[in-house]
Amino acid sequence: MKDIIGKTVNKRERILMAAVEVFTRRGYNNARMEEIAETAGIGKGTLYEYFDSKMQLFNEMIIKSWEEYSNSLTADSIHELNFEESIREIIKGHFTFSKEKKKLARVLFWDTEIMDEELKEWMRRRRKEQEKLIDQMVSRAVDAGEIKPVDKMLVYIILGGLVGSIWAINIMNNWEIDPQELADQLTEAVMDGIRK
Amino acid sequence: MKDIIGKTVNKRERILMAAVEVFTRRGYNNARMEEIAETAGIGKGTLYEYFDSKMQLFNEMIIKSWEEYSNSLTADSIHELNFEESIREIIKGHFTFSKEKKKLARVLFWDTEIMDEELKEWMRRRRKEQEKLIDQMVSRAVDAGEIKPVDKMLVYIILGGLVGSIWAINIMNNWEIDPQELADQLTEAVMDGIRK
Amino acid sequence: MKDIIGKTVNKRERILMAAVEVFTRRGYNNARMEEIAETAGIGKGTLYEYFDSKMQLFNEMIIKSWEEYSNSLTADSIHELNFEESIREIIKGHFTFSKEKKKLARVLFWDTEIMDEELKEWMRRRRKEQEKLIDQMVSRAVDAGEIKPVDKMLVYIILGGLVGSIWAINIMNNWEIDPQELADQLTEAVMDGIRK
Amino acid sequence: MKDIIGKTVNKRERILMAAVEVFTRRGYNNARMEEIAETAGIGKGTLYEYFDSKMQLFNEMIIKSWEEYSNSLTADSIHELNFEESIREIIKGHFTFSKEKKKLARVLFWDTEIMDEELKEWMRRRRKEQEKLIDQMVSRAVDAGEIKPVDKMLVYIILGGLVGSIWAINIMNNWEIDPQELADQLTEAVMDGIRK
DNA sequence: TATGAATGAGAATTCATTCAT
DNA sequence: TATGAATGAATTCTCATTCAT
Repeated sequence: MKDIIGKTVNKRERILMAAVEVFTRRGYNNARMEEIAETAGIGKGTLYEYFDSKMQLFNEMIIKSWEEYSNSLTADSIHELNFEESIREIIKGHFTFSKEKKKLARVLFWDTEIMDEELKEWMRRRRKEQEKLIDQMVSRAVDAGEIKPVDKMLVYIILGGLVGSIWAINIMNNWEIDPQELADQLTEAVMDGIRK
Repeated sequence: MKDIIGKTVNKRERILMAAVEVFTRRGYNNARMEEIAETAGIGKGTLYEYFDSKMQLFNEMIIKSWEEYSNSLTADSIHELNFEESIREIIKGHFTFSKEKKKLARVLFWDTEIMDEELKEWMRRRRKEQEKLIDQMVSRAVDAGEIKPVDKMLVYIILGGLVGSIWAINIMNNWEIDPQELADQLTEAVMDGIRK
Repeated sequence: MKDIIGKTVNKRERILMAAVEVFTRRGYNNARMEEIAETAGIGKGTLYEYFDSKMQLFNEMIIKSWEEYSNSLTADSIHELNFEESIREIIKGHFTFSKEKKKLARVLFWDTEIMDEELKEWMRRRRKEQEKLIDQMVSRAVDAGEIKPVDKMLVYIILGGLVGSIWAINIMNNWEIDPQELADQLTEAVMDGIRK
Repeated sequence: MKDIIGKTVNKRERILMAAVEVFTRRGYNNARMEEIAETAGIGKGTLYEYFDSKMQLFNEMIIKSWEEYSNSLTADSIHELNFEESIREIIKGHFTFSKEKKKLARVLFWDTEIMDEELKEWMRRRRKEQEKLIDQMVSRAVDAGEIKPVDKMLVYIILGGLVGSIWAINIMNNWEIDPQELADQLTEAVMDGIRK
């Protein structure tokens, strides 16, 4: 099986791509397995050769998508950057991902309702990892005298908040804005506050 | 009809309370009308004496809840406070609401997927109002020399982000924290930044 | 209780009038008890003080209406008329009734489906009576040398047929025609045939 | 798929046959989709693979049945027959159809109440066609000097009436009679009248 | 391995009927 | 006697899943 650019794409992959498309367009409950099959260009029954159930397909779709998102953030470069630059990169990366995959971001970050326990547990672990990463960033920055000895959780809230907010505004306002510019402004505000 | 604490509660109110309970526990699609009826302690058919459809019940539940939330924020006092104090109150108010009504907050702020067009429009108007409120706050604060002449949108993103973030963390971590303390710390960070 | 022209109308009567109105407008299955109650200007529960069930109300409505119809036909005068004049009167009477109470006629003559066994039996007896009446008319006419010694059933078919046909055409075509004229033409056709 | 006599019958056809059976036994409103499915020997959901809704199934059933009926009448032979012979054929054909498919005839000719607008329109067109056919028959017969220059509508009423009457009597009396004999007698009565 | 026709559990909604007031 | 709020049985339709080919 070949896709358009000639790269071999196996059927499992094709189904997952279709799942992203349909789940994000319709939401979990309104997505029909038949539409996913059609989108993947295969028969309805074939889905069940690769995935046990709608739920399992959703889970795997989320995991795959998270990994894509995650990869876009933890570019090794981050480890070589100082705190301010790291924050700027994180904001920019998140914004770019959210912009490209608006609806996926929604499902990924907020559709926790329909996740089953297994997937929720998986998500919790991923978030813990993120938290630890930020924790290390903050510690290093405090030690390096870059920032005030601030509670790691505080930074996590602020960063996480920005991240969610950006997505929400993206969705709501269909906002056109330059990722670089936004990242710059937000980073400055976070670093220096808004008090005159 | 009396509820536990002896206050008279009419049936429409009782159904709305049950709807909050069930919709937030299960999400719109997995909520069954029968469970809402049972929760309200009434028969299935009685629901339809008070609400035309599942969708309409959901809409009214959202609107009622938003109004409760909204009232908890726009305490008149806000208008007499300076910018820093206002931010502190908003964060505290939101956090308190989110803590008490965790799941409701989720539905309220993020479950836009299942809302019908009428409700979406209603929500958009409410958010515009919020935006205008913050806009005024920022303008006054800039004029008063309290803060840098910063883009109103930036403040909206930061505040909105914090608000979302707080909720998310609340949900995920089942976090125990004092609203006042959190509000203080976040306000300080927002005002003065985190740079040493 | 008084109706418009000041005649006392008891509640039972009022309900039956409302039943005619609603059953003929909606058909048995689409008629709601509530609408009948509203039309009668009484409460829903009150219906059940006077009639045991929807079915029973329908039955009584049919019986009452049939009697009205029946009275409009068996005017004593008929017994004093000769055969040709009788036929003319029957056709005219039926046409007039059908014209005034189009939809009731439909229910009365053709909605046998929803009748329960008791009512069907009642209708069968009424039709037998009609049949007997015609039988007598034919016998007398044959004896009097007015018509050929024709099978009574044949006349019954022809007359019954005309009766149904008139109603159907009334319904379908919303036909405007003078009862007297139609009766004259049909009677002539029946009596003398259409052969040149 | 084979039916009892070994003829291949596709499932759509089987469902339509079951629909005739159940709709005519119970009437539209009392027919349950589940019973139709059981009668067709298939699962409830399968109905909806072939028909969109109960209403659509009913419509198609009516149309199919009318076409069967129609075919039984407009045998090409009719066009070669004179007026008297044509009438005889029409009466005989209708009687035979009504005898075989009593209840279907009822639904077909009289259950207009539950038809939706689309189907009603379809029926109106079919009836117009019939009317035109009779119109032509009468015109030709008048021109040929076979019958008096009688109003076409009159013949339509008489023929249509007989047709309805035959069905009604069929239903009510469970009459056993020979189609040929009945057709002969009625034709004679129509042609020559019953006056001595 | 791939398919899609067949299935039936499940959910929203309606409305005749009951019954407390 | 009159009422209408409350009820739940009954019915249509959807769609994830199965399985014969």
